[in-house]
This record gives sequence, structure tokens and C-alpha cells, in this order.
Amino acid sequence: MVSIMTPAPTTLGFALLGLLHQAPQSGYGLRKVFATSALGNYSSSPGAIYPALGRLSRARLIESRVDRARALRPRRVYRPTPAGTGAFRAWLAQPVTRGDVERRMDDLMLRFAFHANLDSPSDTRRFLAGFLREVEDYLGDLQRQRLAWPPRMPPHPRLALQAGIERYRASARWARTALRHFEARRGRTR
Amino acid sequence: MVSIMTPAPTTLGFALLGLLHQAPQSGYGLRKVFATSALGNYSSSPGAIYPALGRLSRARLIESRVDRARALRPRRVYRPTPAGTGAFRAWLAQPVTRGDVERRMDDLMLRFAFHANLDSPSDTRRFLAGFLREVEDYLGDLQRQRLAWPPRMPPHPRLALQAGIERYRASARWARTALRHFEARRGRTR
DNA sequence: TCGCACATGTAACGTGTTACATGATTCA
DNA sequence: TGAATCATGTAACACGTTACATGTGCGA
Repeated sequence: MVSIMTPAPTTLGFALLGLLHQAPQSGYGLRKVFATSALGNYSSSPGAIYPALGRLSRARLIESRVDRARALRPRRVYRPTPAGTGAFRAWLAQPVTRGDVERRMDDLMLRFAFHANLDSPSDTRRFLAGFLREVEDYLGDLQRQRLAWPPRMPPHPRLALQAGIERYRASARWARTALRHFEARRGRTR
Repeated sequence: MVSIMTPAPTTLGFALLGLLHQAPQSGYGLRKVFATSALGNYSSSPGAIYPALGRLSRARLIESRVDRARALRPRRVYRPTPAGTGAFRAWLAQPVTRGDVERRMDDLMLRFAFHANLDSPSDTRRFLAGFLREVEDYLGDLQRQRLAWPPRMPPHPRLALQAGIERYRASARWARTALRHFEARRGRTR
């Protein structure tokens, strides 16, 4: 449960929280993960990471201790608190909204990737089913827009719309495949 | 030519500039366009639009006059200046970068759509060729990442990567089709 | 008369970006 | 000796979001 009165973390905050669920780490370690892994879309700049860690700390979602293993170069190592684990799980289990698929596709894929930490196939299926529903919905709207397009206009805007349609079609196909993957595993999860 | 010392407009600024090239409009009119058309991803909130118009004005990229057609309800109507037209064209003709395809796909599609205003098939071809090159480049990286993935990991992150790959594949296919469209028109443009 | 569309703005707030600051350790 | 890496942070800045403020004209 997130304690009331603290604003919800941003996507960057949840990404950090998720990484800390895989292994407690220092700010510098987290920066390296962002700089090298496919999460590279998210900034690894210290001006983003350290304040975000500070906010998570103040919200009591993570806690830190100073690691003096090598005495002269101490690192501050962060780990999630129980409240942080709760907030993280709640974030993962959030229903997929129309706004998410319209504007926050990257966030959605991040959330999906972190379902690996949750290890709850039913939540993953719910996520994928919701994702597919919203994508198909939006796709319908886009296609209706294309049909309603005034003819005899320059081709560029229509082509730009078409690009979007094809990207969302690819997402829908992906979701159907992924859903089959997790349907197949239904009932026989460790 | 953009006068030196004024910072470059944001994407929202260029979007406004582009719309004003189609027809001079008031802030309210522009807001409606954002609220109703497929540009809906960009915010139509007054707190974004009006300050952006103010910045464009200060940079002398647009100018405004007060329309008193119906006297008691005046509107401030904006139109691009010659400098604004120059900046807009320069924005459209900018080469597509790796960073653009990685993180600013929406901006790219907006730019592509506004090529309709430019009406220069060679610029459009250059844009599409650059776009295709960078997308294929990035796709190569993503696919190498997938191959290098440590086996025996939970499937979620790999599937998230796969989703990205398929979206970019769709973009590459789209670009090839669009490029053929403009190649076909080569030489016989009005 | 009520509420909606027209029309333009400002203020507070949070966040990310860029750039800077600091200092130790390791390796060529 | 000097550069790169380890490690943590701060400050200035611009931007978008949300919410608020203000007032007219028009149709039900």
C-alpha cells in the first residue's frame, strides 16, 4: 500500500524500483544499467537518477545504507521497502488504459518486462489481454480516421497516419502471440 | 534563417508553426485543431499553447494582429513571418538521426506529415531514405541484443524487446512503401 | 436563466536536461 | 603523470500539467 499524501512515482521511479527488486544497488550502478541495457531510452543522467532516488526514499518506498566494504570509497546502496514492493506490484497490475497505448507505449513495455519479477502468469495474461483490447480499440479509431480522410489532399498526412496504424497493428500481432505463450503455460507454472 | 541567440522551438512550437503555415489562426483555433485531429497526442491545454505562441512571437517566427471582425470578442490571429517559414523549412529538412528514431518517432511522423506544406518531393525522399537507414540500423542493434540475450531468463524482457523489434520492422516496411510512392512521382511533379 | 462554446491568459508545481563540482582509484 | 572510471551530488533552466481566473454570446 502506498502511504497517502506522497505523489505517485514517475515512470523513472518505478523503473528504479523495479531494478532494485532484482538486486539492491547504488545510484551509480543503476545509472550503468540505464546506460548499457535496452532501458537506454530512460535517461541515465545523474540529475535525473539521484533526485528520483531521493524522492523514493522520502516516500519510504526504498531505503539505503552506506556500504563501507572498501572503506575509502563508500557507496549508498538502495533496496525496496515492503511498501515499495507493494507500490511496485500495484504499478504492474494497473489496468492498461487507452491513454497508455496512445502515448505511453514505452512505459507499457517497461511494465510488461518487469512482470518477470512478479511471476504471476495470471497478472501477465490480464495485462496482455487489456493491452490487446485497448490497442485494437485505438486501431479501430485510427482506421476510421483514415477512411474519413478528405480525398484529394496531399499524401503525406495520410501516410503518417498509415505509419501509426501499421505500428499498432504490429503491437496487436505481438500481443496475440505473447498471449498464446502465456495461455499455453496456464496452470502448469512452478 | 533563425536569428541567433533565440533557443530553437520545441516540437510543439514547430507543430504550431506548421499549422499556421496552413492557415493563420488564433490560439483558440489551434487548440481546437490539437484537440480534434490526430495531433491529439500533443496537448491542447492553454498552459502549453499560449506560452508556446508567446515564445514563437518573441523569436520573431510568428506575428499577430488583433482581429476585430466582431468587435466585442477580439481574437489574436497569428501568422508565420519569413523567418518563421525559414525555420520551419529547416526543421523539415533536418536529417533524421538515430536519436530521433529511438525516442522521437512521433516527432518524426509529425515532420513527415508537414512535408505536405513543403511540397518538395526530393526533400521528402531524402527524409524517407534517412529514416529507413536509421531504422534499419537500430533494428540491427535490437536484433543483436536479442541474440545476445542470456538464455534461461524469464520470457518477459525478451518479449518486450521483441515488441520493439516488430514495431520498428513495421516502420521499415512503411518507409519502403512510402519511398516507392515518391520515387514513382520522381520528375513529374507539378 | 442555465450552461455551453468562444477566447485568452496566469500561477504553482514537478520533472528532466545540461552543465558543473568534487574527489578517490586504477591503469597505461 | 595523466586519463579513465568510480561515485555522488547540485544549480539553472525550460517545459508541460493542472488548476484557476475572467468575461462574452448564444441557444434551450
